[in-house]
Amino acid sequence: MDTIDLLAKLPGAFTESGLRQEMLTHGKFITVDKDDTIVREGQFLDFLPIVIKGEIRVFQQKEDREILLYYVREGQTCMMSLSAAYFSQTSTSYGVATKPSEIFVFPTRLVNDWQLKYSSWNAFLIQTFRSRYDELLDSFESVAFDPIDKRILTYLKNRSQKDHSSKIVISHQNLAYELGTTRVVISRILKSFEQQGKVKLFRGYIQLK
Amino acid sequence: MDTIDLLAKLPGAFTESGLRQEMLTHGKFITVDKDDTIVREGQFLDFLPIVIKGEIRVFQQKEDREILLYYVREGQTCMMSLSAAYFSQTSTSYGVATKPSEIFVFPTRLVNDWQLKYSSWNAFLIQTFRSRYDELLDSFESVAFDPIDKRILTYLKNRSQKDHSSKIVISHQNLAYELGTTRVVISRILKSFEQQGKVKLFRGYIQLK
DNA sequence: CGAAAACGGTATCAAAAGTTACACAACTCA
DNA sequence: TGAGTTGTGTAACTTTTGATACCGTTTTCG
Repeated sequence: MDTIDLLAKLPGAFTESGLRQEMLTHGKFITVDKDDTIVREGQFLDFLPIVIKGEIRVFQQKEDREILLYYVREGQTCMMSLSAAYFSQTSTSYGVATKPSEIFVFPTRLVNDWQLKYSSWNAFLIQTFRSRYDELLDSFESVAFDPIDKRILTYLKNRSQKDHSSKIVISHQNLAYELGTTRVVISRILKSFEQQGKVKLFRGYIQLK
Repeated sequence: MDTIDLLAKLPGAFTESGLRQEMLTHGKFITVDKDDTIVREGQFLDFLPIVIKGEIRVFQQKEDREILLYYVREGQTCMMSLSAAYFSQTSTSYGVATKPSEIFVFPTRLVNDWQLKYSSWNAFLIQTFRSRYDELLDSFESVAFDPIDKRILTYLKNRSQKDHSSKIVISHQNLAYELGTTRVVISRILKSFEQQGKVKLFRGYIQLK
């Protein structure tokens, strides 16, 4: 891939051409396979990733369970990596590709340089932090105040909207992981949704109606 | 209060003297009473606050309920104000003083200037965002995975530690609000804690043992 | 092909948490 | 002082959710 192609792929938020130029100069373009681990807990971060294509699932691993933090999608960077790198700390979370992905990585020392040179970089950072916070706040409210059936429906609708498809490809088990509950509960509620005509169930996916 | 006193009160994180000097030059020092509203939803932010003394409770108001986001304490700034101001958006949350407080405010346009001039300012921002995120993540995990009795105990212990006192001044009703449940549930569990000898209950406060 | 793994349906039971209702004590303030 | 407000205790009940167990089907992969 040549420079022109790559430039075209960088998020539009980077309005300053000097910044885009520096990214190209100092950055490295890598590709990863589905299920590849990009970052693991305890790892020292000497690079900052921006996802060009694909998706990275960022989560924490506790004793028995897994906490999903967010997905890093096209044009986004990983907030956890960013702050860990900024303070020279090791990562407290994992990042795993959910599909074959293309990632742009560059040395973290540049973060500080760019903050002092490019407003659009700062805007990107603040935007990143704020929108992750808002996302988490949504999840928090949902977990704290909504009954599970509503949470499931909300999840399905969100996925449907995001994927531009009423076919949501996920197993009951994985849906249970996403929502922090168990498979049996999910199956039970989905079944009742089906009886109410809200969805149609298939092996491996759910059709939203 | 003269310049020297004020300087001494600024958070140590601002290592650059130029920054401290600018803060003093452009900032304004205000005092508020308990229960004064500093920021309300829909308000356009033209200033950024840093709390010097006291505490601001930041929350969102939904139809029926209230969501506590965080408390802004000494040396801290309000993440929500910061990002709202940065993008010239109105506030989505409220900020109310929980006690008489002293706040340092300065024009938000400076945020952008300082980002481009002072590393310690950038570090302060990233630290602010990251620690609020971590806090919220803790709450999320707690709500998602811990039974209420454990959450109550955790709350009491945290408060006790923070206030340097085993006497936690809060009504059962307000504790219920904090934890997103109802008064009856709180009373029930506290009573069982008392029978287990973990606490002693009084009107208006709880003694942790 | 055949075994193992992944997927989903369903029943039963148990536990956790919310709901409603009522009583009384303590505090506050006109 | 006395009426209204706030704070707390407690019983009885319902609802929601989780836990366990067992089943059959589909898919995967050596």
